[in-house]
Formats: sequence, C-alpha cells, structure tokens
Amino acid sequence: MNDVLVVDDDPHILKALKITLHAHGYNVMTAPDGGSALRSAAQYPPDAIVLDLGLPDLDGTTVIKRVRQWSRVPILVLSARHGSDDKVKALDAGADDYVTKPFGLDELLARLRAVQRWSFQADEAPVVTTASFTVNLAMRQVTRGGQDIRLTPTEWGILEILARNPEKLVTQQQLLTEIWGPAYAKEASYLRVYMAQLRRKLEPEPGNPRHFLTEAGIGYRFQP
Amino acid sequence: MNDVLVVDDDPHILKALKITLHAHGYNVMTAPDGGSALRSAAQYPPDAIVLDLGLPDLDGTTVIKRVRQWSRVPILVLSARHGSDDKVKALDAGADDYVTKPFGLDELLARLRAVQRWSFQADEAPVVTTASFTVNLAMRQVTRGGQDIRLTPTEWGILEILARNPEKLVTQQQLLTEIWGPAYAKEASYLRVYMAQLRRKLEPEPGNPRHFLTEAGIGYRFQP
DNA sequence: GTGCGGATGAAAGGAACCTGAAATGGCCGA
DNA sequence: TCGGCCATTTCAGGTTCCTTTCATCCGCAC
Repeated sequence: MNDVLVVDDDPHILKALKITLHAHGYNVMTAPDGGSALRSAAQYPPDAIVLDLGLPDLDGTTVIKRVRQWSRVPILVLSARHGSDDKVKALDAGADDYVTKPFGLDELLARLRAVQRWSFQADEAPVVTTASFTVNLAMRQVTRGGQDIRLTPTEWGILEILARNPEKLVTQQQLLTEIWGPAYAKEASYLRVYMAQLRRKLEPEPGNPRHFLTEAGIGYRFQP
Repeated sequence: MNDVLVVDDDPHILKALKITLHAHGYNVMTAPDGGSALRSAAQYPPDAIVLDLGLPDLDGTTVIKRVRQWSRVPILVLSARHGSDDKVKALDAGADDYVTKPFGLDELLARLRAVQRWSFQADEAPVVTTASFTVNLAMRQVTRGGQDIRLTPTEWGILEILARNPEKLVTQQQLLTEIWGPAYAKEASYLRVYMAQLRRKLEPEPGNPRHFLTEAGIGYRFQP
C-alpha cells in the first residue's frame, strides 16, 4: 500500500523526493522519463504516481492517458507551469491533483494522502479456479470444497505468483527473488519445502500433483 | 449527480460561482456560513462541496470534519491563505483538493471534475449487519442488541475500513497507513491493541472472535 | 544390469517472529 | 482536577520460518 512511483527528469529533484518520501514510510520507485515510467508502472503497479510534466520523451498528459488505459492508480502531477491550460489538460486526462513548483513538501505529502484515500478500496477481483480449489487474489482467500484454507504469508506469496501466471513456467529464481530477495536466488530447497506445504493443503493427491507441476531443474508451473 | 453546495461568506463570489457552475450544468445550492452549510448538506446531500475556508462562524477544518463524520462527498476547498499549514490541515481533515485564490475558473472546474471521478463508484451499502451487531457507516453508529455502542475515533476508523471491505483481507499496512499515516506502517502492535478493544466491545465471545479474524503475519478480515 | 550425479520430496528441530492481554505515562478537553 | 483516549512497552504462549539431513527418483554412461 506504500509503493510510490516518482517520475522526474531532474535527478536532484528525484533524489530529494525519494529521500523525503522514504522518510515518511513510502517505498519509492523512480523513473527519469515517460517511457521507463510506463514500463515500471506496468511491471510493478504502484499505489500512487508522482509525475513531473516536463519529461524529455513523452508529453505528460500522454503518460497520464496511457496509465489510465489500464489503471486507476492515483496520479499527482508536479509542474513548473502555472498556466491553467496545462492544469485542465492534465486533470482531464485523468490526473487526480496538480501541484505547481515550487511547492512545500508538507503540502505534497498531504495531497498524496488525500488522493490515496479514495483509491484504497477500489481494486478489481481476479479469481482463479481449478478443479480442486479457488483462489481469490483480491480477497486473499483460498477455498476448497466451500472451506477456507489457511495459508501462511510465504505460502500465499508463492501461490499468488503462480496464480498470476497460469500455465506459465515460473523459474525458481523468479520465485526466490520475489519472496526472499535476490540474495536467496540459489536456495532452491526453500521452495521445495513450501511447494510441498501448498500441495498438502490444496492438491487432492499431494503425492501426485495435478496443479502444481515441477519442471525439474527449472521451476514450477501452475495448471488451473 | 450534479448537485453542488457552494459555501462562501462573500456574496459576490457566491453569486459568480453559482452562475459559472450553473452554466456548466451543475445544480447549485449555496450557504453563507458553516452552520447553514452543515444543515443544507445534511438535508439535501450534495454530490460535491466547494468550501471557502474563511467563514464567519466555524473554522473551515471543523466544517470538513463534521461533514466527514457522515459523508464522503468530495470537498474542494477555496482559500486566500497560501500557507502550507492551512493546506495540510484542511486536506488531512478530509478535504479532497485545495485551491488558493485567485484561481482560474477553468482550473476550478477541472479540479471539480477530478474529485468527482472517484465518488462515482463509491455508493456502497451504508449499513453492514452481522449476527451480533450492526454498523451504520453513514450515521457512524454501531448497535448491538438494540443498544448503541460507543467507539473511540481510532476504533471507529478501523471498524470503518474493515466494514467497507467485508470478507476481504485488509493488510496491517493498509490499516496503519490509513489511520496513523505511512510512517507508522510497521507499528503492528498498535493494531493489536485496538482490535482487542473492538472485539471486547462487539464480539459475543472476545476470546474466540467470529467477525474480526486475524490472518497471522498479514492482517485482518471482517466476516459479517 | 550397475553405478553415478543431480534434483526432488519428506521430516524435524531450534530460532525468530507474531499474537493477545495487560499495564503505564502523556495528552487533552470537560 | 479528573476521566477518557492514545501511544508505547512488556510478557508468555503459540505459530511460522529457516535450515539441515536423509531417502528416493530419474536419466545416463559404462
């Protein structure tokens, strides 16, 4: 709930914002231009975007419109331009707030809190179903034969990644780095422990898995 | 969807705003001070409020807080004061945007559209009922066996978030950042204190909760 | 058939973490 | 001054995680 993507072409401002936001508990990602901002937002969807309008590659409103095609994440625009024309365009493109430079950091933080208040409860409900169980990603809930299955945080982390990539082969490194961090990329035995627990809780026949398939030496595949 | 309540003590501004907004398709109600604004908003709930901070009777942030006790209607603040302190206070009291005078009418209209975008989708059931108690989100009231239950502001904040997301798993971070701010995202022990108080007040068997379920290491789930 | 290496699944123990309950001091408004 | 609310800490009990060990399985070369 605290991932913020900050987009600005000035590295000094980028750094200053990163430090300030981090000091207030946000987990900050940065991008220096529109293209990388869009890529970053697609790969790691943030919970808010702070966007400078004066980018080297893309027009600011273009970035807003592109993001709005697939996400309703709150967008807070920073700009040096005071013209009301720019403000109207950015806001109507889908921005949620517009702050002109220079701005107070207190104000920026307060506005960030304000735009985040709304978004918190507005996300979609993707559901993945198999013959044996159902995974509700938004509710973070797994049901099997009408019964709720209790999963530990680590078990859920693995299941979530697999369920978001059905039928795709997910490598051990991907899972390890996502859940334990890059330093654990070689600890494949951890995966075996938790895959076994997932199978025990969800597979009808844990010894002969039908949904969590092992690809020896490479990774795992989730078969709905 | 177009009823706007405009609050300002200057009759000229009031009239000018009324004409402008009306010309853009809004149905405008007006109030010259905080007291009548609150009465008007309660009697004819508007779809947005444009609020001048410099009112003769009540402090602006007081008006915002009072409205927020029972409504999430978008509030757009107008003010002559540029100080960031006023902005932060108003935004944290529950305002959705803050415009300093003098402002362009185009900008005001664009910001009004921006804050209204969110409220479109926010018409959830204002009353949540469980086997043991009833939560009235709009009236900020909890009843149990016909008796009103008194909740402290923090307790209510937590209950409100959980009740607006029934059956969904709400993470500790979500609760902490919503209520205490992002900097407190790690203080999970605060949550335990207030969840225990909520359970004591609302659960039939506080030691064995049926409605406020703990998901160890992740968060809490509200089961109606 | 036999031996071998790499990888897998099962099991287990202690460490680390999470939880609910309770208690304390500070702050603020009545 | 008092009472209510809040922030913060401590503690015991329980759960989850990390890590290692061991038997098994599979493909492959000899």
